[in-house]
Amino acid sequence: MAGVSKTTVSFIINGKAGEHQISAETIRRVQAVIDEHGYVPSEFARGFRLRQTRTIGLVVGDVNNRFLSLLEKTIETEIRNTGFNLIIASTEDNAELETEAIRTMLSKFVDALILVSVHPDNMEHNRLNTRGIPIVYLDRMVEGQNTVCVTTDNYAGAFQLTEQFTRQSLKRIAFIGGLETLSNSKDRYRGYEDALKQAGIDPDPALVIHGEFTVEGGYHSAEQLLTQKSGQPDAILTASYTLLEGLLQYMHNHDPDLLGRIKLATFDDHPLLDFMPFKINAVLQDANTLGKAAFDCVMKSIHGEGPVESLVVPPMLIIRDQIES
Amino acid sequence: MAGVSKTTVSFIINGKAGEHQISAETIRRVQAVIDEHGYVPSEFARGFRLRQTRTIGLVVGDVNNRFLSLLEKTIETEIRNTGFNLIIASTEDNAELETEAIRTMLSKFVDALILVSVHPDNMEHNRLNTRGIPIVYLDRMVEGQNTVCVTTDNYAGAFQLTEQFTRQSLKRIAFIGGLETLSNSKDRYRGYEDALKQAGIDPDPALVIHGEFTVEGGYHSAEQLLTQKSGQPDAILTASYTLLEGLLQYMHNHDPDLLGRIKLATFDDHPLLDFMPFKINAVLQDANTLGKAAFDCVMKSIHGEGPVESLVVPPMLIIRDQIES
DNA sequence: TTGAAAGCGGTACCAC
DNA sequence: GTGGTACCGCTTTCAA
Repeated sequence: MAGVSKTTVSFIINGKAGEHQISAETIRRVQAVIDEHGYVPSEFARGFRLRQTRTIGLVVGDVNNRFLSLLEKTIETEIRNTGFNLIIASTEDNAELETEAIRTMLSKFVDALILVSVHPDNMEHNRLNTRGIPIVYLDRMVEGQNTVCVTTDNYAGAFQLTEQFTRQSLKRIAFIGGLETLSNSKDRYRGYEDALKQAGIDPDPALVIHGEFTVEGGYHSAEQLLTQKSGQPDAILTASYTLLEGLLQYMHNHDPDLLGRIKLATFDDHPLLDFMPFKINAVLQDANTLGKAAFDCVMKSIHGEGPVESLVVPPMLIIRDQIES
Repeated sequence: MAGVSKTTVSFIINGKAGEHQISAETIRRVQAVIDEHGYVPSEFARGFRLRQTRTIGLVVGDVNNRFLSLLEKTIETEIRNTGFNLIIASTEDNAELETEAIRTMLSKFVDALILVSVHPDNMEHNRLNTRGIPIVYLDRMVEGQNTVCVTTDNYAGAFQLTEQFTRQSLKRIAFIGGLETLSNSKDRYRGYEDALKQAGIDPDPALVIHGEFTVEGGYHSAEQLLTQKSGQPDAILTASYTLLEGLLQYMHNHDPDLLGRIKLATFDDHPLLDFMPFKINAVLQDANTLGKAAFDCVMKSIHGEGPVESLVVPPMLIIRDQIES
């Protein structure tokens, strides 16, 4: 560019012409050349120099899980509105896949990481060379110094759901949970357990099954639960919508009569539950609030606007099955 | 690194030590230093130099749409298995958001783009400076020279679904479609129309409503359709699961009696439909095949292994509502 | 067999 | 106000 330095051009492009008192004439000339060639600065080279990419990594078990996809959507929208982008990876709740996903994201210089992690603590993540990149844990609590976690109040949700059963004087209340090591699964189990105790019911280990947080997991757990000797439950609480779907499928395939007989309740809601012939209570996790909070934590961390605090979001109970009084 | 050049190190890291006949001793020394410092090459700097990021961009209307999230999952898994990453953006089927999303992805040097586009042709995309980056169109056909499209046979799916209605001698069969400009919506309408004609039924414009491919779109279309003077339909075909959900919600809120009376059928399936008190036929789009095909096209294009061909995948009819014979 | 040096496209510091 | 220049971390060509 005749007679104009790279620096000057750079100032103009970055809108810093004013600060550096660059002449209107120069600006005009530079602008003309820019327009003529349709020049767009390389976000990539810029990021390389500045070691930031305006990209956030989201690592999640399964994007087909409706709740997680709701989270993804919220986060993606927020992120996009601030000029960032989202890069995602599924882990199938597998520790190795998770580590692998985080590693490649780090190598691509994401500016921050949002993790729905399979780990109970952050030891594994500390081991990775995160270059000080902020990590926000979503949906599941992760132990460790200064970890930032955004989660639903899982204990309360499970407690309320179970309470609905006990108020109906149901006794044999079963629980189908996710992986036992995960904080959300654990907390939901505790809520269930305490609600039973409060109603004077002794938790029966035979009525509690843990497995993967997937439809298949629910199917297998249902099989285990419903084919055992000790008899069938009056009610079943599933710790996620995916588990419920698996349970329903199992009943549908093997013993459709059960569908009306055993009362059901679940974590996570689904619009179609409104139309089912049997009424299923649910606890709605506020994906919008959770996603936004995780996003806020990320932004605060990136811009060093501390303190960044963990957040527990209350769930919302959706009653479809009224208690007869 | 004492007495060893950057070049040599680079050769060793990239496994090209053999090609360059580097001494075992040197390799050992370099390796030792690498191990000691836990050095990991910067994928970012590498990409900068090579102008490729091993990242693919997916631009999609709404990741909460179950079918689209199924596609996303398949693509993400395939991509990850080949060492690539996925960066995603939602567009709400809005042309400006789509252009914006593509633009920022291009500026971040994605290696290829998979688009579920709102545009009927590729004019807008040609206008963008794509630097020769391959684009694969998914779910919706996009006109233009040498465009590569991976879609379901939408015409056939809608035809089959409508045929199920006409075989039951239903006459007033309504259609709730997506945006009229989109190829999939158009093709589904044509399938519906032709099935009616084949049965000797004159398509009634009053029974056809187009709107956004969303739950809200379905709700509004349902309102329009069901409150008009000319009387109610015997059956309704919705062009997507989201539209069906909106329709169900509307009926639920305003006229629950209709739920059993009007026969329903829909594009896209959902597991919970198995449990509904009213039987809904559906056409299942093979997200797995579609996603994999799109991925294959992308990889072929990136590696210049032509020819890359468009693909139309047959849908699968799921009959829940048997025809009485 | 190994090393030096240029360059990808920006940013930022410093001198004029 | 404007221009020169080093540098981010890697690849690649060429020279030694």
